[in-house]
Amino acid sequence: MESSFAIIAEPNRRTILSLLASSERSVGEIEHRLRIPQTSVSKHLRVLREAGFVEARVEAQRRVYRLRPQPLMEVDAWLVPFRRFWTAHVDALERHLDRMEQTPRKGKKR
Amino acid sequence: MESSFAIIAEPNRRTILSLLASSERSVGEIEHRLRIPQTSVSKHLRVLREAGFVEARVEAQRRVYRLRPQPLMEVDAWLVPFRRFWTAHVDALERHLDRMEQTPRKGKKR
DNA sequence: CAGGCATATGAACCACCAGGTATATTAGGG
DNA sequence: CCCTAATATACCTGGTGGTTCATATGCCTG
Repeated sequence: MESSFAIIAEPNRRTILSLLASSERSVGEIEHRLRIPQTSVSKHLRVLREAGFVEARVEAQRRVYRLRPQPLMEVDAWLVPFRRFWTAHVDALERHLDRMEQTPRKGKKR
Repeated sequence: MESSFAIIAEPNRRTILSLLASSERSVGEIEHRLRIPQTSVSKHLRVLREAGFVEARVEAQRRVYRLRPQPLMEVDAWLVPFRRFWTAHVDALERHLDRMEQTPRKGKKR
C-alpha cells in the first residue's frame, strides 16, 4: 500500500476523509453516512490510521476518529510544481476568450 | 480506473507527470529517465492520455507528450477543504513550540 | 522499397486489494 | 456477571491493474 496516493485512490476512504474534515466522528456515524457495512468502515479506518491519515480516541465503547494533517500535506506538496502550470493555462484561456470577444466575429456559426 | 486519484496512485505515472511538468518529452526520453521498458511507458502514457492528464503531438516517428492541467486541478480542488485544517495544525504546533521555548524548562528529560 | 527506429497493441501471468461473512474483543448497563 | 452495543479481525474470493514477451504499425533513410 505504502504511498499516500494509493490510500486516497479508494473512493470510500476519500469520503471518510471528507467527512472527518468537517468534524470528528465515531465509526457508527461514518457507517451511517456512507451506507456501507461496519466491517468495511473499520477496515478502511485501519488503513487510514496505519497510513497516518487519521487517529482514534477511545470514548467508552466508541472510537472517535479525527484527521491528521501530514499525509494530505504531502500530497499537496507534490502538486506544487504543477500549480504554476495550470495558472498559466487558465491565463492563456482567458486571453483566448478575450480575443474571441473583441474580434468582430466574422462567420456566426449557429 | 476512472478517477484521477486512481491514475496518480501509480508511482511511475507520477514520475512521468513530474517529468512533463518541467518540459514536454518524447516516449524515448521518458523511457530513458525512468529506466523501465518502453512498452510499459507506452501503457502508462495511454492511461494518462485517456484520463486527460497528457496529450501527444506527432513529430515524425516520435510522439511528444505534454501535460494537460485539468485532472490535477481537480485533485487540487479536492484538497481545498483540508487545507484550512493543516494550517490550523501548524499554528497549533507553533504556539506549542513557543510555549516550550518560553517556559523555563523544569525537568530536563534526556 | 527494404530495413531499421520509435511507438503502440495484444495476450498471459501474477499480485494485491476491496468486499463479504463469520467471529472475536471490549466496555457498559442492568 | 450476563447481555448487548460498538468496533475490530480472520479468512476467502473475485476482479483489476501492472509487468513481460511477442508482435504490429508507421515513418524515415539509404
